[in-house]
Amino acid sequence: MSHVSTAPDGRRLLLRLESIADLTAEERQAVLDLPLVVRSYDAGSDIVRDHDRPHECCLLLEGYAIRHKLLPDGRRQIMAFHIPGDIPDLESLHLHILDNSVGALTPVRAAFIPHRAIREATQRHPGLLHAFWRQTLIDAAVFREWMIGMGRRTAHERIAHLICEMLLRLEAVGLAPEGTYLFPATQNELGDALGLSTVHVNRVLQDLRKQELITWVRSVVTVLKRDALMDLCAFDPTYLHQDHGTER
Amino acid sequence: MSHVSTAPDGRRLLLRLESIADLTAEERQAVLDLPLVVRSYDAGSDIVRDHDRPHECCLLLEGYAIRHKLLPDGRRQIMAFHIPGDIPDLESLHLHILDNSVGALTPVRAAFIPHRAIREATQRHPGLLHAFWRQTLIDAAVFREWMIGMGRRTAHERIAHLICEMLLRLEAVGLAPEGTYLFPATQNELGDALGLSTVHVNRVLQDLRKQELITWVRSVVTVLKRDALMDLCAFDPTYLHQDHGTER
DNA sequence: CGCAATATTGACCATCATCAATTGGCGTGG
DNA sequence: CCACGCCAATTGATGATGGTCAATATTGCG
Repeated sequence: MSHVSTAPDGRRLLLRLESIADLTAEERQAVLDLPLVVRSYDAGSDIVRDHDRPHECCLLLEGYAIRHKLLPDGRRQIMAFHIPGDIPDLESLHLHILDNSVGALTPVRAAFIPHRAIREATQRHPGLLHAFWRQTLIDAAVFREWMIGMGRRTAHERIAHLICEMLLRLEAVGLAPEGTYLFPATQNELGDALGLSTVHVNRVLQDLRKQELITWVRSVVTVLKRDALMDLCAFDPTYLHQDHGTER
Repeated sequence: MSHVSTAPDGRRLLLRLESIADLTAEERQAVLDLPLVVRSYDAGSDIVRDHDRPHECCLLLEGYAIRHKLLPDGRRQIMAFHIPGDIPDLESLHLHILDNSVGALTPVRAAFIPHRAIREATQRHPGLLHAFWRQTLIDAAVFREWMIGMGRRTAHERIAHLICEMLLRLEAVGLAPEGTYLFPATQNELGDALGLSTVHVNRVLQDLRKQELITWVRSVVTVLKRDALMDLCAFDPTYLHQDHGTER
């Protein structure tokens, strides 16, 4: 069921890029002119797969996606949770073989943009290039932060850190009013993302609830004590590079 | 003791970029024309620090460097081992605040290239831009692979995987003849890179030696049974993206 | 109402961390 | 040349974090 995108879909990417870099009027127009083909996916299905050689990038419009990889024996590592506005396979623009899969965590609507169109737009508009490149660098910074978590943080710290990260990322796109947001991941998926077992995720979550730091009911997370939660995991938001305006 | 670079230093970057992307004659010349300022560092010293706002990038000429980050309580995560030809802070080109430090693992000679010079060269030469961007994407792919290790691989697999990775990366620049290469990391540093304690690294290493898979004497690693070692950790080199020529 | 997926609990256990010595290699000053 | 000192490697003993297995609730949903 692919079809050409309607107006609001086209703005999703623009909003994201403007949160990353300042764009000129022509650059904004060039983003809106990018050709989009929209497709829908069921929860649990793969959008692109490890070792694919895609010729387009996938812009998440609605729903959440995961970047993940399976080991030959079935162990799984989830490497990122992607939210609307993300482009989980942006690197395919310059890395021709994918080294991970992207799957739909929930039902997903995604817009596909041909590599060629992005290349042409970025060649004509250096500001766009800057924004796209910067996005891939921010993704990499998040990977590094997750490495710290899995290598050196306790289970409590890891889970708290992820909750803080999702809070800030979703707030940045207006999807976390009053410290509440949707996080449709099962405890099993959380474990695969954090390097923990499902059982242990469950116990830590109960503990965070008992401490009244958070509430997590059926995919709805509420951060009750923001400062205490951030203290618990020594959260430093620098790595999200959310303040492109002031950080120079 | 900084000084302007001599001829062979200038070629180091060219070699790396040519291993990443095909360059035209003008692009090659543009790389050689980049202004370099060379500085030397003692082992253990920091080259750039977390939260710095650098205006230049650091090209490793000689020696090994680590990308690392300290938690407030002293725990450390090493996020990458960098070898000659690497640019450990390339992302500073578009991310203005560093979110990790880069330290000299051994005595290091490094060449600094002003951001402005790189920006001008990449604006004039799209092929160069492609190569630099691609390099940052390959770095990110390595981060993802390390995440898999720390999240889902056993200590044996993690160590074996790192040994394989360094082997392939160093072979690519001619620094690992006959399966032998220099890896001047202490067991403590290996632990901080892999999310393990020093003691446990020691024990696993002894075990790999007992199995006659490797030899590791005073920073000199020799891979004795390459296939067996790769089997042990299900090593798949795709993520290193070393074959830019054939992979299209 | 009943299946299927998730969450939760309990019991037990393994990997790996921690702590504390001890050993070995190697550079330095006498 | 040798003793000292330092750093890294190694070993042993003990323990904790978090994994595994299996059973039992819950909840969503058709």
